[in-house]
Amino acid sequence: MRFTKAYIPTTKESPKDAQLPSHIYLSRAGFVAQVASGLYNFLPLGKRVLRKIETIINEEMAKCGALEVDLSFVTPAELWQESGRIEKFGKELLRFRDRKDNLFVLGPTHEEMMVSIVRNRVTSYKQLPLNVYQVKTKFRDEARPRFGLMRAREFVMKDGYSFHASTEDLDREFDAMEAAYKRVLERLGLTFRIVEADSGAIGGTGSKELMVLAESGEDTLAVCDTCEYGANVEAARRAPRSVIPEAPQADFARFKTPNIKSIEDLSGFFHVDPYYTLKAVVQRAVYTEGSELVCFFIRGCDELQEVKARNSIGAIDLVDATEAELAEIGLVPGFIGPLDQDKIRIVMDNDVRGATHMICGANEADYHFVGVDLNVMNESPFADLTAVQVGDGCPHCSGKLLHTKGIEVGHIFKLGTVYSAPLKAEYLDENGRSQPFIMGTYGMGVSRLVAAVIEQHHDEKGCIWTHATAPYLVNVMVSNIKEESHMAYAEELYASLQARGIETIFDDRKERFGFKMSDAELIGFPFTVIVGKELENGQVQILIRATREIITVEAADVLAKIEELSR
RNA sequence: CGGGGCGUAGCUCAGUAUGGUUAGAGUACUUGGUUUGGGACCAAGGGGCCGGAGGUUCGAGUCCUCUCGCCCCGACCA
Repeated sequence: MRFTKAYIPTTKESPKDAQLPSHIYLSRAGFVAQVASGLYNFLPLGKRVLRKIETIINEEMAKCGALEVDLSFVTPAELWQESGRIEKFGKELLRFRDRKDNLFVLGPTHEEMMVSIVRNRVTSYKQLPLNVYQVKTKFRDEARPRFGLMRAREFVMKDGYSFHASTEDLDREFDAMEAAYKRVLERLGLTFRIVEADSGAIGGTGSKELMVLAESGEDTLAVCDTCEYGANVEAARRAPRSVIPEAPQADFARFKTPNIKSIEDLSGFFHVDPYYTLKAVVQRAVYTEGSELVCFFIRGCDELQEVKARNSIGAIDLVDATEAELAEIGLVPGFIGPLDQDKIRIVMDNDVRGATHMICGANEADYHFVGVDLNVMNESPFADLTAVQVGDGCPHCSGKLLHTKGIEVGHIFKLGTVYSAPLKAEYLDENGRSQPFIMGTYGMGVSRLVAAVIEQHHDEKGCIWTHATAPYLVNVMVSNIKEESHMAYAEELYASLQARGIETIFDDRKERFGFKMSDAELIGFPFTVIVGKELENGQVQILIRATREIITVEAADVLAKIEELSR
């Protein structure tokens, strides 16, 4: 492609609405242009990157025997009513009516549609397994789109769905998809981590997220400094504590603790480690229908992890309880304990099961119990409720957990029969019995990956594309197009690079050296061959974008050098 | 959906507290000339419903009311 024939509108200034590096540079370098909140146009360069990522995904899917399909973007609302997700998705589902007044939605994900294309067609276990996918525009009417392409309303996602006759076969496919996704990210040249994730209210037996590591990531991950273990903090686990503080010696007693309400005050008052105090966190749990107050008990040294807490009781949402709500049911903030009270539903953290030497509220103003043996609570519900903290032990090895930020570019789920059962998507097993499909689902954010590459690879000059994602691998730049011999050499080099199948752009614009260099760095081609005054000595230079190093090579050896560098 | 901010040339922004010539700058664009290794210089041009509607006023980019859009923080985000 000749620059003079291309459409690459670069700008010196960044759009005022852009905050993130990916948003700023993708806009400035002419890859994308914003249309409205959460809506973007992909310009020629952006489209090339998108297609490259898509191609790599398609190639890896083909290796796994997954079949590409293309489902309608506009989907009848009935399907969503059938699965019950029309309410669940709420306003994120963009709905509208056609001329005949039928209700439709723009597909935000395609579980329902995918199930509908196999149900009543795939009818026998002999036709299983089946893995179908598409790379398609999705639309979610997000309450607050932000961060440029990272959280757009309209975006491109690869969504795949597999159908199985057994959980063992689903497990096999799930592992195969994890491996395929890993290969995709490796080929794209990204640094990433595959982490355990919260499966959410959608259920299923397991899910993993693919996280591209970047400062600007929206998700916090707990990762082991030694082994491969990583998890979204929403789902992270930790090893049992290795260092247990010395236990306070006290017989069970009710103790006057005037105005001692916080864990800090309490541990100070009794001179005990917060480990031996019991923290009560009261939340109003909101369900599909109705709500109730729930008290979560965890050790004083721990923090409640909200997603875990929510999952432990199947709530949709948790909101802080007000003092008035507590007073209404007769609880005194600061003095709430699990013993001898039936005023509120409680959930205990796994780590306090059988705990002894504890201090907890006595459910009476200005009184705590000391020397509590929580074995008396063994009949109450327990769950993992706590957030892992930096320095906690890895659950798989002797390493320590660290926190890092990630961009979620993929999420794979073992769905089981969550969709197939309500949608009555069934097949006949060996015994002629009707069974719902056992399903898996595998998503990858294609347009988000475009942004993720830049979040992970950029500098103060602009984009730094990896070899696999670059819109063009090589930029042949003539510093002064009036020099006929320079142009002649560049034309020849351009032709021979193309003949070798190397994607090349030829900067033949009538611009000054500095202007073209800045553009080359802003756009971020991996290699820019500078054809200029060095040619008098039979040499040209190559700018290596990643390091901004400029190397001088013999004019005759450029092709070989590029091939060597790009290997 | 709560809180905050911003809408003026393709882009980035002045101008709005205190209403008053023909609404400005930089950049980008067009033409001519001089330049040619890190976003050059000179000259001449084109480009605006001052987000929209209503109001106050002799007069509104500027004041009032309503609205629409965009961004940020939070809530939300299978």
